Parts: sequence; C-alpha cells; structure tokens
Amino acid sequence: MVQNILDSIVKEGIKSIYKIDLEKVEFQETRKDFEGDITIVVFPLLKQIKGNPVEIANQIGSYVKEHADIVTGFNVVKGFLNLVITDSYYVDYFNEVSDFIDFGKVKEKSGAMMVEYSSPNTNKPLHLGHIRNNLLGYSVAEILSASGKKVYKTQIINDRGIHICKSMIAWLKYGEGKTPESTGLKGDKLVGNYYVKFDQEYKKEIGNLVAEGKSEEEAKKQAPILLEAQEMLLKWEAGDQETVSLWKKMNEWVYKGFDQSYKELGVDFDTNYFESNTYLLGKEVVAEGLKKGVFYKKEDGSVWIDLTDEGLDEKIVLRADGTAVYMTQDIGTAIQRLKDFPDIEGLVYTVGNEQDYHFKVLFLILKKMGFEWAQNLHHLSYGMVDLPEGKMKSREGTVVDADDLMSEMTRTAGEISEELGKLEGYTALEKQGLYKIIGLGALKYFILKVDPKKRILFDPKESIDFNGNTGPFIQYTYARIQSILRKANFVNKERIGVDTLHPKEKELLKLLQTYPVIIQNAAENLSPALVANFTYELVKSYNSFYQSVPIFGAAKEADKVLRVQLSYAVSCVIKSSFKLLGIEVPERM
RNA sequence: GGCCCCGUGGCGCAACUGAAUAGCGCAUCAGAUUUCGGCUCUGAGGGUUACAGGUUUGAAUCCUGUCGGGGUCACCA
Repeated sequence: MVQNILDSIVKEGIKSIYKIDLEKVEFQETRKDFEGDITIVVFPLLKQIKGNPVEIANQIGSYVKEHADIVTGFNVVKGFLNLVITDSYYVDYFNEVSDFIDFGKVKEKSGAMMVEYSSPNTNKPLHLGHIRNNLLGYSVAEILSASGKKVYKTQIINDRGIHICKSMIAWLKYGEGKTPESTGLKGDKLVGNYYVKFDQEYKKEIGNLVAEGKSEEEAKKQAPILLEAQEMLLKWEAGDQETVSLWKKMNEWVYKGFDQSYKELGVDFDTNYFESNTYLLGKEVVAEGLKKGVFYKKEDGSVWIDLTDEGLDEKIVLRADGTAVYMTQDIGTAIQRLKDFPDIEGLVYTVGNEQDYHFKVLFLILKKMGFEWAQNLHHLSYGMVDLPEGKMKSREGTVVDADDLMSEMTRTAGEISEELGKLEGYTALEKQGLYKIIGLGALKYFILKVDPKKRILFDPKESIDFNGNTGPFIQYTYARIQSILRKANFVNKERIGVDTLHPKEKELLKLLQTYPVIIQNAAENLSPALVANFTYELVKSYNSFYQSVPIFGAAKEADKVLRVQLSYAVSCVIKSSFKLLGIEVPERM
C-alpha cells in the first residue's frame, strides 16, 4: 500500500525537520475534485508541531517529493497535503499480482472461528427473515475465511419444545395421515400448515370458552388443544416412544424441506447442533458455576446470576424444577462447541437484534465463568425485515415465504432476460440456471448491501430493482467483460508495459489496490455491506472507464494489452467479491 | 416507565470510524453509440444530516436533553 511506503518517509521527514517523533500519520484518499492520489491531513500534527498548517504541509510535501520515488508532485489546500503518485507505482503494483483470482485473500490461516446462523424452529417453513439471517451468516463466514481464519459454519436447530408439539397435535387430530409423499408438499410446508391449523383451532376454542363465560385469560390457558400440546411435551421429555417417533418423523420431513431451501439459497453448514441434544448440557456448567460462586440459588431451588453491578438485571439460568432454560442451553452449547473444535478462538452468533440483551448476558456469564475465549464472542445483530403492513407474523399468514420469494425472483429475472439477454445457443435448462443466478443475485445483493444493524423494509409489490446499485447491474458488467475477453482471445494474466496511465485507468488500479483492505475491514466489522459497496464502486468506475477509453481501438498495442488485462483483473475481483456475498456471476446474460 | 438500537434530498442507501463543497442509485429533466454488450455512460435540479445545546482547529459521526420509529424488560426459544 501507498500508505505503508509513505508512512515511514513522512515520519523521517518530520523528525529531520522538526526533531519530533510522530506516532501516527493520518492518510485519506484524495477527493475527486482535488489533484492527487493520497492526502495527508496536517491538522492532527499541530498538537505536536506548532505552526501554520499550510506551511507545515508544504515543508512535508517538499521532503516527501524529494525522498519518495513514488511521489511525483504535491499541492496543499488548507491543511490537506495532496500527494500525486507516479503512474509507474500502480503499474508495478499490478504486475506484482501474479493472478487476480485469489487477490486480496489471505491464504495462510491463523486461528479459527465458528459462525452460527439460520438456527430455525422446526415447526414452520423459512421466511424472508431467515433469508436475511442466512445470507448474512454465510457471507460473514466467507469473509472471515478470506481474511485468514479457518471457519466452521454451524446452526442450532430448535427441534424440541411446545412449538413442534403444536404441529404434532394438529397433525394427529386433523392430518388424516397425510405425508409429504402423499400430498406432494415440501415437508416443512406440510408441518407448517398444521402449526397454522393448531392456531386456528386454539382460537376457536378460546372463543367457545369465552362464550361460556370464562375470562379471556382463563380461556387461553384452558383451551383443550393447548392442554393436549402441553401434555405431549411432557410425554416427549419423559421419552414416550410413540411421541418421540412421531416427533422424529415430522422433524425429518422438515429437515428435508429445509435442505431443499438451503440448497436453493446456496448456503451450507459444516456441522449442526440440535437443541434436543444440547438442552441438558448447560446444567453441569451451571452446577460448576454455582460452586465457583458465579451463580446463586434461590429458596425455591432456581439458579440465578446477579448482573446488577454491570447495569443489567438478575437473570435465571436454571428453573426451580431443575429444567434448562434458553440461557442454560446456550451456555452449554458454547462450551460444547469449544470442546468439539478446540482450535476455535471465538464464535459469531447471527441472530436478530431482538435478542441483543440475551447475548449481552450470555457473553457476560461466560466471561464470569472464566473462559478466555469469551472475549471473542460476537453477536452479529441485524435489524428485522419489515413489510409495509409491519411485522411478519407466521400465524397470521403475513410472512413472505422463502421458497416463494426465490422462485418469484427467478421468474422476474427470466422475463427481463427474455427481453434483453444475449443468449443465442443457450438451452432451456441453461437459461433457467441463468435466471436463477440473476434473480437470486438481485435478492441477495438487495439484502446484503444494507448495513446489518439497520432494519429493512421489504415491499413485495415494488419488487426488487435490476438497475442502479443492484446485483444484476454488477453481474451485467461482469458478463460484458467476459464478452471482451472472449473477443480478445484472452488467455492469461500478463505483464503490462506502459508508463503513463489514463486517469480512468489509474482510478481503477487505485480501487483494485484497496480490495485486500476491504476484506479485512469487512471481517473486523462482520459486515458484508462493505464488500457490496466496494464492488459497486469498482463496477461504476469500470463502466466509466469502458465508456471513455477504447479497448480494441487503442492507439498502441501496449495500451490494448493494459486495458484487456485491467478488464480481466476487474472481472476477477467482481467474481471474488460476489463469492464473498454468496452471489454467482454469469458468463453471459 | 428502565435499558438498547435507529432517524441523512420524494423513495432506497453511502460516508474509510472526527476532516475539504455530505456522496450514490431510483424517480424527474437534458445529452452521448461511424466503437468493444445502451441492463451502459455524461450532466442538471433536489440537503440547515429529526430538533436544541455542548466538546473540538474541525461533528452526520463524540456528550447531554427533547421529539419520532423499533426492540427488550418471561422459570418462551
């Protein structure tokens, strides 16, 4: 990087001129409306060097121009020292990259992380909210991996509890033995239908009870179908064979359905954890913590942690009857994961921001328990996806189903491509694959370009754009470059041999150079949005270059080589950055 | 009510974590192809960064308060 080269030279300069050891030089990219490539901000130096900022900037500028080969000129505006970097620096940089396919990625892994995402309940299908979760988690895993971590992708499947019992009861009462095979429905959809059915019956029964003179509150607790579900949960915990085998059967249906959705969405997992296996894990740990004095027991036997010193509340970690709560299980699961994968240094939990408090407490508990890795726990907290009518509610049928949305996107992409595409010679099957790439690209980019912590408003009627700052816009640019490379009979990356660059070429080279930094930044911030926005910048810059500079009509052969090579490099980085987002790119579209 | 997050042109998003005249897309208007894919490019209009104070040479960014939106305060997960 230019910064690294200049940093020491600037420090030397300041030492020789002012006899001062500087800790940090503040660089920033030069704004477009000024001449120069990199800017040193002089103001922060004024604390150590007394004087006029413009004068100081001029003195440093002269020194740097004198002593740094890569600096060919400078100008000073107010307290900003704008340095002009030689074209040859950027040409050399380009030539040093042996290939752009893996450019920016750190290959030698140091340390490992586990990323948890998705983690659905097994009583209903995936919806738009899960899509955001999956895309974020998957992408962050890819980004961490590119930044030099070994990464394990995982999820915890909430396969037990009252919710699945509700679906089971409703299926027993109204299912008539229907299966995914007999109905042709995806398993998760089938089971989800009975979850909805349960709720309908439940409401009906409440209505009846209220009509009989019970209060609303009483009715909610006494509705027979709810009692049946609760009874079933008890049976399940007691290991009742019939219940357990039904539970297994219905969960299997759901997993098959999920697998299909995950495959369609393009995400995967290295290992799964099931709540039915882990919900007891935390108990031992709690007992241990009780001995250590991290927790305390109340008279009724329930176990708590007092976090009032940290500005939080008291929090229960074990029920009076000795059964585990959500927190118990999460404590146990975290510890189990570190046992299973001893090389991991930390965990990333991709979970909506409604659980901010839960994770704050969880991390604090683990820290208090004395686990060193507790400081490497991150809650990748993201905002809800809202519809124009407000929150999605599965029971009220206002959810945007994940499968429906994906196929809708693919269909729309198909309509647009039929009209505009250049797909001579593509078979129907190839076309279908392409529409999927474009449709899902649009969806994924739409969601990932937004800062995770912000909420997203999704209006199904307005659908998703295909122009402007969108996935297909970027895919289009990629496809167009491929067309150029085909025409140029491009084979391999080769050295470029020019010594002056067109401003648009230089701009592109500058941007390419920042890609490795972007990856590190995105990893630190757990933010795919940074990668998305960078890619967009790059593509815009390339399109502008494309428009103002002829490639095949270049005056000199060396220029043509440069421009073809540059196009290739840009396409590699588009492909690679999109891969970090879990988005594919098409050869044509 | 306590605590947490958010508030940037009509709409959707940026701003390298405190720096120059707050950028971009959509929409609106005006232009560009004897040329490599026009799903492209160039330009114009549109802002007191919710509001009021404060810190700082410098604030969309940090602090305090107000208003508005969301979340959370379960022996649910």
